[in-house]
Amino acid sequence: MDSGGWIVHGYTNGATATGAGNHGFTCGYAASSCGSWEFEQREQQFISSQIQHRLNEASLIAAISMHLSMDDDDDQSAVYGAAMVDDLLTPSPSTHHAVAAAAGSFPSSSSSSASFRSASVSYSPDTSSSAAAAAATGFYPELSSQVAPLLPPPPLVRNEPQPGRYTAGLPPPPPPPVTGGAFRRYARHLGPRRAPKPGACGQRMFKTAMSALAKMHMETTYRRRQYYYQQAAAAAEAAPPPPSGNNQLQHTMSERKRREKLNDSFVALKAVLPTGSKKDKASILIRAREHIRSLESKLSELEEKNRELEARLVSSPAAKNDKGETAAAEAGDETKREDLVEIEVTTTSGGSGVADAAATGGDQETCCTLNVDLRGGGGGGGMSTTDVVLRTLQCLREQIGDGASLVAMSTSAGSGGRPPSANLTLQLKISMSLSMDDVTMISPRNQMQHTMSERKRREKLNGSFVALQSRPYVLPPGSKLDKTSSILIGAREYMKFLESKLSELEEKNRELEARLVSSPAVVAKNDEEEAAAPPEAGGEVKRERIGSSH
Amino acid sequence: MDSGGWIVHGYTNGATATGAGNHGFTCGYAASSCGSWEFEQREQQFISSQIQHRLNEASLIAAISMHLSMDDDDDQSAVYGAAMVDDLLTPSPSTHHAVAAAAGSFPSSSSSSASFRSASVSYSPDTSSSAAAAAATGFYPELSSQVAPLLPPPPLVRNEPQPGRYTAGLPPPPPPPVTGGAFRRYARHLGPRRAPKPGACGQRMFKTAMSALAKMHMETTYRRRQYYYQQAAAAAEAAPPPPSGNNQLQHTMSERKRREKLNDSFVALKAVLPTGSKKDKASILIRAREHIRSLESKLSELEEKNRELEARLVSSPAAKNDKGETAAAEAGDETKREDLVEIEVTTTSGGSGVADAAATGGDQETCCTLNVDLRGGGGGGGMSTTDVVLRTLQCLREQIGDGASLVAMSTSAGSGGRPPSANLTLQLKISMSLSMDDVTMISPRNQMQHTMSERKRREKLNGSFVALQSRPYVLPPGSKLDKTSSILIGAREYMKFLESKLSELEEKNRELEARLVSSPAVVAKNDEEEAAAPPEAGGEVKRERIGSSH
DNA sequence: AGGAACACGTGACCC
DNA sequence: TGGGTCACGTGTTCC
Repeated sequence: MDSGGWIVHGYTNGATATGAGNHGFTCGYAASSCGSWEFEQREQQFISSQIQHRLNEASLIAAISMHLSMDDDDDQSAVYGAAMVDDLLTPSPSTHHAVAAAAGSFPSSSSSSASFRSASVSYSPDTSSSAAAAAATGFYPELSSQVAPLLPPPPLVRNEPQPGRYTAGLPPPPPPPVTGGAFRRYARHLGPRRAPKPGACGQRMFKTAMSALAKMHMETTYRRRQYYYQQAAAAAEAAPPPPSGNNQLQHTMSERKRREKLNDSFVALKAVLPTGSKKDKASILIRAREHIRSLESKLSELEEKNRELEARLVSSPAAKNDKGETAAAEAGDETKREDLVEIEVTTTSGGSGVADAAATGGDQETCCTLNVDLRGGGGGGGMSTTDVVLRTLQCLREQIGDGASLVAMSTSAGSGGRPPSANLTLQLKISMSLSMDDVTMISPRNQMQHTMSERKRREKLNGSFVALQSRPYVLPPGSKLDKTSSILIGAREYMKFLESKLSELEEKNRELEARLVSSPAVVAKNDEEEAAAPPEAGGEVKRERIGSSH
Repeated sequence: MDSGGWIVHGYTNGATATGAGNHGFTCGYAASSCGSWEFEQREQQFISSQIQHRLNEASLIAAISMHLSMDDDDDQSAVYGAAMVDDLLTPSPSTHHAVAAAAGSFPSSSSSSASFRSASVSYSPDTSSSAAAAAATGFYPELSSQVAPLLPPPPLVRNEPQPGRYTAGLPPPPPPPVTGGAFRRYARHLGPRRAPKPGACGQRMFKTAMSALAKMHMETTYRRRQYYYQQAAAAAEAAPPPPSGNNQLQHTMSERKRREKLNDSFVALKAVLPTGSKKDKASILIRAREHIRSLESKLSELEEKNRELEARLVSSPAAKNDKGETAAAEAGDETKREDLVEIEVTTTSGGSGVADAAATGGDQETCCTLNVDLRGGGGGGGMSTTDVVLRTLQCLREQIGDGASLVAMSTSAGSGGRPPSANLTLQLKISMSLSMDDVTMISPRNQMQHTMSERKRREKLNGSFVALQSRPYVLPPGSKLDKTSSILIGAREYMKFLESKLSELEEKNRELEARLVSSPAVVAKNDEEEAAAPPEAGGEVKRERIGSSH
């Protein structure tokens, strides 16, 4: 093992160079390279490690003698630790003594020495945590509970060995007794932790202890400086120190928040990703990237296809747009267009059709011949025969459905077909059941009727259009769409926009809520409908840390 | 110099508790807060700072004696430090002596003692850094350079006081001398650091030291337990300790790599994002999310449009694929799908039409006769003649558009029409080339054009309709509206619904936000748009996680 | 100054 | 049990 670390080296007699020869401890940092620690028990000292230790940085020479008892009884230790802390927290100059006493007392108490199983114990900000945990919590009073998040100047309650004393004692000072559970998510990690895994236990404790030590020391140093001798020079630089204690906590909190936000962003991002097996943060990022790329490529490809399609469509029907719309287009549009087409229908109704009405012969069925003349208007009648036939038939079918069936038909366009006049002869068989009377005038009448109904329909449609039109969404000005289409598309766009905005808002809301909910706050009952949101992400518990789900 | 650091407290006679009473050093940590170190020259000792230090965690009792000379000559100190490190790194058991010598030599060199400006100095892995820095780097050898990021077993070059020796000497051992710049980015942070900001410095060192201490202790504990009294119970838990040393470094490295990967993923992700002002990690995530959403929406929209376009195209040519190319290629390749309808097409192609091919006379126009036989299947012939004609014509038109025009046609159904067999004869004139013909068909052209454009328009409209139709909103079943109207109205209703929901959500959101904001918490910067947010109830402090700060 | 962002090392946990 | 992941607190830098 090459891990670096501090190595203590004790020399009771070695360090000759030091003025006072009786002690010369050197502490070095063991570089990562060193394979393993070797400790050598030496002299009387309970621990004296003989190591190849590295002194580095030249500026640091330390003698460290340290005792860490790693026994396993938690409760007692916790309590004890709290007590110790309590003691040690006292800012009085007498601390020296106290410390010494503590140090001295330790060996004796080694049997019941404290063991800090895990951070969870030391933190355990969750109010639901056990009393013991709470007691241990006292160690980090500022973190101990959301109720009393911070106590810049430690309360300095002294010599209160009772467990839980701190958690109980501290609340008063903090002005805002924030009751919520803003840090509940942390509680999940901190609170319910299992046994601290015997192997590596104590490290965290140690760290925590050190942190506390640091804080304490800071406090101490500050005080001492204040009380004892302030050198002027020191004073010059001593200015900043005071904020340290408070700042640190604030910093911690801030960092915590930052992390939280980042994690939230992660889950948010994950939500919009296709569900993948890896819940990894890095995987999320990578997948996000891939997804974006794929989306983009797909999009461009689609765009391409779209362009092509559009081109194809445009090229076919509008091939010769060059001519200009001339007569046709300019005339108003849709509603009027029927007029333009100018179809005139002349029918020869009655049993005796032009040709073979007799042939059909049936009683209940009337045979009639319909003669449609495509009136080749001045120059206008550009409609092809095909169209005429088609439309006629269409109308016929639409209107009378299966009430009439085509028996025979013949069309003939003007010789070249270009002379716009065309003739269409239809021989229809009309079933009696439908209003006998008008049998005679089937076609014109129907046509008329059709026209009327169509007009009505159009009107209705237009009404709907204007209703839709009132929507706020406006298409980009450049779009060359006609009114109706633009309205429709606009509506669609607007809907999309609404939806996206809604989902976005919903998302934000969720997030906000989570944040609020994470606190115990009652929070308004939002549970209304909330159906819309994409359900995929719904399953996961709000606060789930990303990876932990499984 | 107020940099934090170890403060050595020497007690030659104090710590009575320790077995060997002759030395009991206590070490406190000077927090960042302390403006300056105050060293008190005491007794003969070059430095002995008297501090009130806190011992916490009950399990930790440490006596630390440490020397930090805070003079300002960097170079010398650095070199010196390197030398020291060098010395101390020697793994031989004789190190004790070396260390002792080093320690001893210190006082004498106190005038030129090393100064620990900052952690930056301690790291400075950047190869480009000055020799002095490199020497100082020895402190964190594993970080010293990207070339030799890790040296599990230290090369153990001995007694090479030259600065930079280590950086040079270390590379060999690491099996994979990762030559790249895997950690180059770290160099950026580590190398060119400025003066360590006098105020808070030293904390890191402290922490590191503590960590080492912890390790040591664990080691120690383990050993002691091993060598001295091993309680059976303790042994159970003592198993893991050995790995501590090596694992830790490995862990650190692994973690480092992980972080690096994550960061790489971040930059990769950022690369595919639209350039935004915020380079924040969280912002990247958020923007990625937004981008994905926008891309998706855009994509779906495009897809929709595409579908629509395709439908338009398909509805014409593909709908009745049966027609196939018909005239152009007489192949009777009927796709089979029309099974029910049972249409058989026989085409007689060729220039000589039945009737008046001559009439058309044009060379470039081909007249052909199309004979469609409606094969009346067994009883299946539900299709009316009208339909057959209609569909046939439709297909004809859609497929070849204006390329072919109907000259004449005649249909005859079986007498009663019900006998499903019908015959349809079409005489078509097919324009050879799209281009040429136009001259001949002037007049109909406009009309046709109009028709076509109108058709297009209709189709587009229909496309929009179907697009709209896809909206989730459905009208109450009772409504008797026709399809289009219902769609329109449904769209409108849906919009209304969306809008109302949105406003409602917005309202809720505002309220939530207000609630969050009202708390003193800094609250994540939601500042996106969200202009409104009237901070109504400032009073209620929900869950202040941060509240403690002020 | 003071907050925001980041990197780092570390303990814990999971497979 | 070890590699991998995460959360955390801290130090440091930038604005």
